[in-house]
Amino acid sequence: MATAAEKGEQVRRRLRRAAVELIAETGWRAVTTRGVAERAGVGAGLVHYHFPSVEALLREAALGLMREVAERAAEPMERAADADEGLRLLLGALDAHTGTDPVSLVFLETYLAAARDADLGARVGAVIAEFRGRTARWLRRCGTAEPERTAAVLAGAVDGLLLHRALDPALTAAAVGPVLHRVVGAGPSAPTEGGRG
Amino acid sequence: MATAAEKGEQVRRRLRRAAVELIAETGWRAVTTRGVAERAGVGAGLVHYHFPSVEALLREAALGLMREVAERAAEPMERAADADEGLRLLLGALDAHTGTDPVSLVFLETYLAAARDADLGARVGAVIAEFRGRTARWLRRCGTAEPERTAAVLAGAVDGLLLHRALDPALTAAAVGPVLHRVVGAGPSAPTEGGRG
DNA sequence: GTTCGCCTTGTGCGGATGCCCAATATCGAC
DNA sequence: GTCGATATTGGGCATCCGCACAAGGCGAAC
Repeated sequence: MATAAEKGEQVRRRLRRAAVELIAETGWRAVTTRGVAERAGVGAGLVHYHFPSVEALLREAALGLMREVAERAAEPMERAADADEGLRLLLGALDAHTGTDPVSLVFLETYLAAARDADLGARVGAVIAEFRGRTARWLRRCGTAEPERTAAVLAGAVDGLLLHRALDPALTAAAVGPVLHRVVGAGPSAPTEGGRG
Repeated sequence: MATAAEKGEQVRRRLRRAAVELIAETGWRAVTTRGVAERAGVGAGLVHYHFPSVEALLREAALGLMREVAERAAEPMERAADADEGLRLLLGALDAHTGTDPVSLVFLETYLAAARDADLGARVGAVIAEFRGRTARWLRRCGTAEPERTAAVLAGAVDGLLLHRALDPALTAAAVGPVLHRVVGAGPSAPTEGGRG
């Protein structure tokens, strides 16, 4: 029945994927109608047929990627037995990105774009608010003090370390793990393990 | 003698200032020859007389700002008596920026640009390496464990929190201070103060 | 087989871009 | 005053931009 409609959805997917690639390669403002069309292997006119504007395509593509990645990072962490394992999983997710890979760059580019676009800012803010909420719930289960604030610092630190990592590859999970461990390790009143006397 | 040369230097300063403003307002890749010239109040041709390219102007202007701000943030911290006061000073510097002010945005834009330009990356990397070095020396004086790694996490966290702050203004220094205090507060073997036990 | 709706293409338009360049202004040296 | 070096201007060129649009498939419904 809807063979044409299905093909249209497939093209929309290809355009979103191409947009994400180009945001990472050239930067948000440098993604062009013709560039994304060529990368997706379609005619230039198709972009404005499927999307109201290039900017709208970028917003949709970037938000989709962020939701996917946040979900993939939060879900295993939530099932961690203790703070140690959860932090190890979170740092593993950090080590999967170098600061110069497409995912890192799209995240950072989208943050910048969101700082200048109130609508996009609200949507991106909702994504990280959900991630922080899930992280806080996990931290509370682990007995960490001030779970909400700790989650906020953790989320910020992960993105900030990604930012710095592009300039200093030595900034691995192994290097920062011990320090971040102090953040989640134990509240002043409820050490989970190894809280030496 | 060199009145003409002095005037040239003044124009170069105006162009750098205009470039910084426009990087913040529109984004690195969206700064144009004519835009920066108009903002600086000079003819469009002057940009390519004083600078080899728009990109070179942006690099020079952004790096100058970063050096200034890093110096202004590191210098008082180094003179702090203990970890508490130093962290308070650092968080004060954080609270001076909202994530959407020019300084924040230029920092973040420059990080992104540096991730795509090896030369710029090396220069920006040198700036934050110096900042981290000075922070590490201060942390060592305060008795914090693993001062280098702690400094790296602190520097990353500050920039990351700036990034998130544009989307969530509730992320103030007061909110994250208690958590960051765990990072610098005391090593496992050398608490500086208030190490209850 | 014809009609209809969605998808797809290429081209065109007005405008903006980076950079170059000839012409001009400014000002110290002599 | 004249000269020469530096600073400055505005315009021009080739190229790219976002978006609109007419024209053409192409499968499903009838």
